[in-house]
Amino acid sequence: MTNVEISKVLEEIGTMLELKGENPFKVRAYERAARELETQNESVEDLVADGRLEELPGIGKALVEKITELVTTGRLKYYEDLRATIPEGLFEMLHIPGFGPKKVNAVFSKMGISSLEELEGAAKEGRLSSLEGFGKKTEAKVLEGLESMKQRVGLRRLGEVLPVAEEIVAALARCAAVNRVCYAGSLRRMKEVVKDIDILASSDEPETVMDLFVGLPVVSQVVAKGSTKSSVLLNLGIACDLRVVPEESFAAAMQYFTGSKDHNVHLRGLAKDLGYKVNEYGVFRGEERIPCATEEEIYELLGLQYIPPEMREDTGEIHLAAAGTIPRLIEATDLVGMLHCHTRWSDGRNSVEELARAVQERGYQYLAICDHSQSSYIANGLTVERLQQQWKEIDDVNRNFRGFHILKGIESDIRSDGSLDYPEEILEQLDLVVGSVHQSLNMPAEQMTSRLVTALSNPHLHILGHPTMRLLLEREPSAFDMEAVIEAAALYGKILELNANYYRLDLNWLHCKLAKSRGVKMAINTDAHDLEGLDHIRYGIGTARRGWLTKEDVVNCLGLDDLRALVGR
DNA sequence: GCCGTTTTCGGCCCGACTGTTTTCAGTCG
Repeated sequence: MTNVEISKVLEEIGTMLELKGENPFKVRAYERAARELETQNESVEDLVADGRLEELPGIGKALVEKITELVTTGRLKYYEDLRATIPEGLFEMLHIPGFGPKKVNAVFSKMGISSLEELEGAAKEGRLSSLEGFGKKTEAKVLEGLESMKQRVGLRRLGEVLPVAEEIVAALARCAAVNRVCYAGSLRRMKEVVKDIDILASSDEPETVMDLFVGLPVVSQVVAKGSTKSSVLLNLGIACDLRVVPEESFAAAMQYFTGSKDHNVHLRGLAKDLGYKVNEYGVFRGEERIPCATEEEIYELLGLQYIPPEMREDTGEIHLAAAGTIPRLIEATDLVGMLHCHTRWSDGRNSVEELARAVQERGYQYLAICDHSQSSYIANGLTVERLQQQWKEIDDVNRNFRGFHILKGIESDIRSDGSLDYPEEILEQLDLVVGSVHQSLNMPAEQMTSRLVTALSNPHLHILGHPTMRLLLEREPSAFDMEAVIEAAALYGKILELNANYYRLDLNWLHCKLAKSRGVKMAINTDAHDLEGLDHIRYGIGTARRGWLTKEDVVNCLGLDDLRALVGR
């Protein structure tokens, strides 16, 4: 059993105890233990075998017993008994904004409501507001929350889906009957959320390929199986289609199934004017097939430059391609610096040194450590004193590196009045200041706009972090005047973040385009809290490419000296 | 639940906001 699996069980016990209205400190004990095991470098199984589990902070007698039972038998009676008393619907209710364990517990124990459907019924009939502590506003918020949850059904974040799609493609590619194979659709265009996976393969033996596909371990249910198209449901909870085409149709099919629909409509119109017909089977002049082995050849035939998939949204890319002015979009290898990462000093999982090694191994030249500032109490934000201790550690670690440098940064809270979270004499000693909003996310739009503009006008701020504060499929962006914020960034020469965490992707691709058009520079930041988080940079790159960004638009493509010059430090 | 004792029970992590109250509970970060 992996540490993460064990940790998940403890985490869930914590949630269930919370739903049952147990002592909050007991709940926290389980949550703390879950975090401890998750971030533990050593295998918990080994610790159990060696009898060293109790040495871990936050793990006492009761938890040792439970964890031991779990890793030795693979089961935990306490967990299973608890689980049996809590309907699944209660967990789902926790995802309604403003609905926490107490409210869920109240509707369950006092009204017997145990599913989202029952909750919706009660809210619509106005019965919910009769409950003590519930009013009309709560009732309306529940309905609103349920509605937005319905819209999210069947959608998954890019970062959840892409690795699975790659796994499927890799499995198919190993099959001798497969000629070419690739994922297409919105996933290939790197959309931030997708509703399904489209995979395309070419083969002379489609049945063999289909048999392999429907039998993959990631498949939970076969919806349809034929020789040209099969549809399955994945364990991930979304659909996946595989289309198998003859080799000569592969390029046209890739172009067709990558979309977007608007892009293809525009393209087909253009083709028609030139006397061609483009469809999923190929490019034709009358009945005659024009051989095209690659997408590049198709675009060339139509008098166009190749258009990268991320740009295919019919927002002007076809005109650029016709004029031969498609920009060279940013690529992962253009980035030389990693900005905005967290360490154990606040709520990250790794030490300064571990993080720096990992960043260097990934080919970067510098790293800015930007832990949370003092107001972020929950995230273990740094007091001035602890910040200065961290500087000392960074100085020490820097001595162990050649050709790589760690910058002293901070992710400073932007307080409600737009001010930063440290006195000036501290801010001016930092190499890089990222300012982010973490509290009061729902203030009126005008107030939020002036809060952000005030922050941007602060000479000590360099980068505005995750500007909209959205969490994909979870939390809507904060309301404010984005144009005004971008104008302020332009006016004060400040950098906007493109946060690459796949829950955020904030700014989004349209905002990136807007920022670029105003001459505002961007920083693509992982906001990594662990080593795996460093690899999420690819989602930021995808979003940047959707926003037509080039390496000239992105400050962490600059060498260290140029970056320092840009931020004046 | 854990922890640290002033050894066997009391404290444990804060602050803002919202909606429900009429002085506070629940949620969220």
